[in-house]
Amino acid sequence: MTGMTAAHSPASAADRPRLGLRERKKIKTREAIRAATYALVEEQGYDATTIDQIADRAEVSPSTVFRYFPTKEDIVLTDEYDPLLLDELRARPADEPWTESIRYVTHRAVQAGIEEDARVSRLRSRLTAEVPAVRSRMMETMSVTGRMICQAVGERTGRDPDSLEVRVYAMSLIGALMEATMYWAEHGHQDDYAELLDRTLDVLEHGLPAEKP
Amino acid sequence: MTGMTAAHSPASAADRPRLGLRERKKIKTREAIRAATYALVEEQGYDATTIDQIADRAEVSPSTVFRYFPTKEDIVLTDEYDPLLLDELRARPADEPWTESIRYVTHRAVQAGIEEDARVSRLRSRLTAEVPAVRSRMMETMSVTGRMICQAVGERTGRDPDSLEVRVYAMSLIGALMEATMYWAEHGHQDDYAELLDRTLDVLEHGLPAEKP
DNA sequence: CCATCTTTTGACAGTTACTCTCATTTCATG
DNA sequence: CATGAAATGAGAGTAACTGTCAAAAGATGG
Repeated sequence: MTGMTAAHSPASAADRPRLGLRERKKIKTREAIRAATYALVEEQGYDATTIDQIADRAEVSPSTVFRYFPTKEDIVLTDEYDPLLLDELRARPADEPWTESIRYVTHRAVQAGIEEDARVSRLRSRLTAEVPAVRSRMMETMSVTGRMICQAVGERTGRDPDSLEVRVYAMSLIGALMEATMYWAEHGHQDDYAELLDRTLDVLEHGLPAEKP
Repeated sequence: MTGMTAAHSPASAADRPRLGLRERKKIKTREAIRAATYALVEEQGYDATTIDQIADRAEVSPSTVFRYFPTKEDIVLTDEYDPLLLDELRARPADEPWTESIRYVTHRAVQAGIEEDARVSRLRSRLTAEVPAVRSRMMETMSVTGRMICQAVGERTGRDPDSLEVRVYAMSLIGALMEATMYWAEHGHQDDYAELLDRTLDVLEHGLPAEKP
């Protein structure tokens, strides 16, 4: 939802012994591919980095890279937290104002992402702002998140989650969050992301504020 | 801005005699490529249509297709109306409420697009909804439109067009309009687009309405 | 521990969008 | 009509993907 999610699976220690060797290897391969990609992208830039180079450094074949990630952009972007966030959204008290629930959950998402790996968070947002292909893919995944928000709105308010109004609301939220991320990256990540988020949600709730002093 | 714009240049009759043979040929080639693409896409679908096929039918070389359009998606999507709409937005009376100006201009855009070629309008919105690559490209071009809206907001209200607030506002508008287009296409273009547009802008202005009866 | 079954992997060939270069053609101009 | 400029076509090249198939590696029952 925020593009800030980290490379490795959230639940780690608990199920490590449970998993067979096969599963453990898969996780390792996945991480190796991502680590190789991050390193190469920081060295050479995104476009200059090819799948073959990634495969080389991760010590797998190019075929394997595509087995793990459908597109090059997904290696950088994939975000496994969305379902968890949705659960958290659902778990909010039913009498809490909707906008507050959204505010809470978005803050949680950002916090989780940064805590996990601030460096990767920033690389991701930077690539989202700078590389059109990455930005597009990001928008696609966030649209999926948007549909989940529609579901949540429907559950909470009894509205039809497929109605134009709910869908428009969700997509305008997605667009706004996307722009906040880009703003953050374009300004060198110097602002406090949490504050940007609050200002973003304020605009959605109350429209453009009065002119500044 | 709306993805509804037509294939041929808005000004047509007036400057025809002025243009040299070279310019006239260029326009013809451009139209030939687009016409070929529309036809092939309707026959076979978007993904099944290759650049080579398009070049064949348009009776040009593949090289020429890429000289005229940077990507395959652009052949379907390119929208020349944005600058005109921006002018119209600027021309609105300064005391008109901002939301009203937006409403007026978006309606004008849709109307212009449909009047020009309803069939192409629908094909475009259908492809935007159905083909991820087209949707992504659409989103990119609409983001550019968003930056223009930032400029216009800045001029009208004296706000900094690069501020987070203005940018977030513009992008949420873009996201909303995008979703309205998708909704329209997904429901087989059976709704009145103008009415969808009004409901969309209502959501942005007043948030989600009370539940339906 | 071994045999067998299943999953994962790598090698390879193929497709397609897109880029670059260069010679040829086509239009503009004096 | 000659000369210069712009547009075109042909062709080679790149890189992201897709699909197939045989080999390798882990799981499993005896």
